[in-house]
Amino acid sequence: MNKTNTEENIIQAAEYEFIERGFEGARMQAIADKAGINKALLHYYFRSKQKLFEVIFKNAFKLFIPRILNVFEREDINFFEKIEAFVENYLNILAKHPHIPGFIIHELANNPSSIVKIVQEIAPDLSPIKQQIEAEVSKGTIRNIRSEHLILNVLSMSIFPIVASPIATMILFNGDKKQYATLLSERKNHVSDFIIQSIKNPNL
Amino acid sequence: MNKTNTEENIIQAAEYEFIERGFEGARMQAIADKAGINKALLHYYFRSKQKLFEVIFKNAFKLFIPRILNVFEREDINFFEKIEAFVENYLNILAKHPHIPGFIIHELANNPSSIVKIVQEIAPDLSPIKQQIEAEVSKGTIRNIRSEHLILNVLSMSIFPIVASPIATMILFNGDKKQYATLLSERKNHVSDFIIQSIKNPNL
DNA sequence: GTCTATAAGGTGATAGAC
DNA sequence: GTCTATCACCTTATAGAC
Repeated sequence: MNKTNTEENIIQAAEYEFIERGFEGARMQAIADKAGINKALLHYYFRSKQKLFEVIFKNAFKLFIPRILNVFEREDINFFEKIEAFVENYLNILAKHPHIPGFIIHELANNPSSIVKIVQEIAPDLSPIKQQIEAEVSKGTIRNIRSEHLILNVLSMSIFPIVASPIATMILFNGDKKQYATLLSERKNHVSDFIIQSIKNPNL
Repeated sequence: MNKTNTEENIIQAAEYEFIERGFEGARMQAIADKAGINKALLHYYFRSKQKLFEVIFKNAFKLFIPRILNVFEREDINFFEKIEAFVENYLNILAKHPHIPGFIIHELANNPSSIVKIVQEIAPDLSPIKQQIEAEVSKGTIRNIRSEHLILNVLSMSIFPIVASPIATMILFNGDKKQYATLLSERKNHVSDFIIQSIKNPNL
């Protein structure tokens, strides 16, 4: 097998293992097995568990941080439509990678400097969005709200139900996963509706 | 030292270690050190890492699941006031134990049956609250909304900013923890305002 | 590039003395 | 109840042959 193929196999296997079990829970042996190779080759390619982990984390973080800015730079739709587009798009991404947010959050919980560095490199600049929110407040299309709260509310309602799906499923539906899946699919419309209802200027 | 004291020391040390590092990351040696004893005594008291973990998890989960029902059973305040009271109370609890939600979520991610059992035992019954929301919709005090979405929205906006505080701090404030702490304190009022603005019937 | 074999150090857990 | 000493196993990582 050529280099590129093996490397790709390792990355896919490591992605699964790290995201599913976290850095501490992941086993190099398990990654090697899943990639169809042995541990020695793993170290030949990535030298250490830590190095391999950082590659995976970086990939995952890129997915977690969506190209939010893109949607908000469009000029053909208004602010409310931007929110709708963002939420629907983001929930679709999260539905495809439901374990990534929890992975990122958990690995970042103790702020290991190795990872913080990665985050700082990739983290997007939200100031254009902040300015846009403030502009809408000034225009009067939305009521007075601090931009950081609005951003946090959107992200909370989008991400949390996926991160906490095991508990939420148990508490809301006594463990019925099908019902919870239905609820999640409804949220593509619900979340943006809920937000817009809250922020729109009632006098318009 | 008498039994009760040592046991309490162990539990406190284990709480810190497990909640900070998770089951996989926690070390029995570290717990023993923190409790001022040795590993052997740890096993004398709790027989295994797993057993000790389950004690800690149970304690933590009891805190994570607040006595929501209490607030919603009060008859001296209206529905909106109940939401305000709940959010403020819950955010205060979370502020005192900021690492617990992430701990619960992470440990539950792979649904180990040992823990799922604990959750099922303690999990509260939300049906009274669901009914109350539906009643408010019928009365017309709030617009039509599925109760599960409303509950999820409240919990999301309360818990997520704390669970994801490391990333949120970096993205929103370039890592300035003080600014983020201020934002969090504002949320005791903001979250309930945001929700009430969204659900209140505009025709009243 | 890929393998087998093995090193080096940690980890949960127990035996047995006090 | 509490300790020291130790076991048995597992984990990451490397050496060296092919």
